[in-house]
Amino acid sequence: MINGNKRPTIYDVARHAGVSITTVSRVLNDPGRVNPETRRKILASIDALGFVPKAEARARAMQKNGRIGVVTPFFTAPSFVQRLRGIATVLSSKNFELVIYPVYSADHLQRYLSTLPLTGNLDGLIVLSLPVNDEEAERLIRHNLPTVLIEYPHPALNCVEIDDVEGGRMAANYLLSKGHRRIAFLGDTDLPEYAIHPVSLRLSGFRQALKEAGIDLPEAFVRLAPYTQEQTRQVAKELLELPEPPTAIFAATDFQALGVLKAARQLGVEVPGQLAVIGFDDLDMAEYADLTTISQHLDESGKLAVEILFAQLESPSRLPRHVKLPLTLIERKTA
Amino acid sequence: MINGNKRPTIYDVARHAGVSITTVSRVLNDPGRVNPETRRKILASIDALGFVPKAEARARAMQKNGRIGVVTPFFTAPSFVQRLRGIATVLSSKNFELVIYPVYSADHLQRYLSTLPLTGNLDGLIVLSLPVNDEEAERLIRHNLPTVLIEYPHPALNCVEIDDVEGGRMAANYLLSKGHRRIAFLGDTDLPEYAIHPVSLRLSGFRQALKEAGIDLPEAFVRLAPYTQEQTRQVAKELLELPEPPTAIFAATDFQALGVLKAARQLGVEVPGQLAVIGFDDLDMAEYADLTTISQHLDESGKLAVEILFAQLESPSRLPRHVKLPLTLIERKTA
DNA sequence: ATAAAAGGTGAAAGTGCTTTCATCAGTTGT
DNA sequence: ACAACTGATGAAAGCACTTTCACCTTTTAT
Repeated sequence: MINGNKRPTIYDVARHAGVSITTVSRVLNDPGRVNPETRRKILASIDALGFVPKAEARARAMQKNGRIGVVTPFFTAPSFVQRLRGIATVLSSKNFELVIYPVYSADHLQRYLSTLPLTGNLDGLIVLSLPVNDEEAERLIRHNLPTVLIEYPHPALNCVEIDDVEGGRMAANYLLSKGHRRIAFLGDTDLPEYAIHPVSLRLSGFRQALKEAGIDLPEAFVRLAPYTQEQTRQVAKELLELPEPPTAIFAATDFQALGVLKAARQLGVEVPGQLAVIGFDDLDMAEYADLTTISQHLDESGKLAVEILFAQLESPSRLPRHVKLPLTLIERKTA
Repeated sequence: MINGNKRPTIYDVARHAGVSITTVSRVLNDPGRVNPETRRKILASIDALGFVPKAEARARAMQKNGRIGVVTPFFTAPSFVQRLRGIATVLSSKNFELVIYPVYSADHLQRYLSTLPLTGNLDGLIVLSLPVNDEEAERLIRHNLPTVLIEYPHPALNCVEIDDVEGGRMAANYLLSKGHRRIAFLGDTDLPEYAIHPVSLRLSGFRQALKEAGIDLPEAFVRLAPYTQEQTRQVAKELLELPEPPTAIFAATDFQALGVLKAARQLGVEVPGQLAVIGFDDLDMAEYADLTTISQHLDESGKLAVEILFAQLESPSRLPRHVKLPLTLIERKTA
């Protein structure tokens, strides 16, 4: 190939065939008007250069395939991945494209939300664990972009919600039923402003349930750590080294529960003998760690979101649906 | 409405909002650079007029679609996710869309590979751990779709490779250096035909190194299990219950190494005292489990792939580049 | 032979958008 | 008080095509 560079344009074809671009264009759009002789020459050049009129290809491609966008806090946390998995499964079976928009900042989110309905070329949108305000919601609706929010409620949009408060209660009640009285909570520090914070809700349910049972939750038993294994472990260690350490810890996410388990291992604290640990999420790895936890059916919620989305695609005038997925306590070996 | 029919253009919006088209364009493409006040005004105008930028004009002006595709075996395995993470990070910083094509069967793969260059509307493609044959490669090239293969070599395409054989050797040599002589291998069963199987390569390197050291690898010490925690655990248990069990196990992936650890825990086998375990991948969770493993720099490899892709986008005539990422042994506490 | 119509082609003016570069008003540093 | 930035904006130059219009040959009709 003589020309190594770039995709050929109509100009290249024109030059190659010794005609003007006008004529080339006509061969493509109105072949009747061009001399058969010239036409053949041009067609030959088109083949030789492998010229593909771009605009056409694009329009066709954009029209033909369905595209669903997923806006997600950058999928560092395993729980996002697992939800994404549910989404991908259904989407692919329906032959829809999956476009991912990772969010790294509030700015990012804002930008996607205002821009996607316009330039995104999407048939539908799923927003994962991110806050959508009224203005943004209204814009999504006005631009007819069917949307499902996961883990964040908005009256005007479809939502798949988790009852985090209830989850906190479940954890508390379970530990209470096992006879624990000195129970601590370990959550993550506030996420950056752009994400939502279900962990606080879990804490509040947890606190409520304890209170109802007449159990005190001292401030020293409520600890937050950044969402990393190492820092969580450190904080868990501090909890366990208290003069009167808790006999049970509710970790607001499985990922952090693993940090707690690690701390216990290092300190030689026996689980569940000396310390009960319960998590939240039921990640894949919870099973590996034999972690007792509260499952929020991550894969399920992803699938469900897609299904709601498709339902709305079919009847766009449907009222927004709000679904609350049940939580399940999975009893394994750490509590 | 004053304006007759016709879809509104960026000019209409600009006029309506009392700004220049430049600023309107910026609201769509780089909202950060425009004053929030102005931005809101413009967004309001956009909504009022129902403006939708024409995708075709857009792509023409940009000389790109701003979309890159990733074909991946359905991302159930954590290692894919982690690579994807690297990819997503770079992509998003360059303002490109990430389109995911999950592959569930050989058929699927074949279909993507043949249709994406035509209708995919992509600027580039990344293929994750999937085999691409000559015919498919040729088509990708003919249609000018810059492509990077990860974990699968092809002479005509860019590749980011892992030296799995060397990885196997590293594992073997490390365990040998620790004085182990009875060393077992635990891999996953063959993946479905559509995926490639680096695990066999790891095994062969492992075997070689042992052989060179004059150590025997009895068939009973080479075990395969489906890629699930439970089944892996079962097989590991069988290994450990052998009359003369191994003193070290090389698990071909971290995920499976965790299964081994679990089996050991359940049998009361002390790690690393009675049993050394080494994995492969260095997943996030490897750190949690204190797993000694061979890191293949998953995030890195994803990033690298994107960078190679962009390099090719800039100079399309470049020869395909083949990069072999180094492996690193991460010594933690299980071996 | 001669005007009129037809056939074929190219120069150039759109098309709707992005992006570079210049401008200009405010800040900040000294 | 004055140079040196910074942030926000617009004018204008692309981008890859399509379309209009004017031009030049040929044919055909008279």
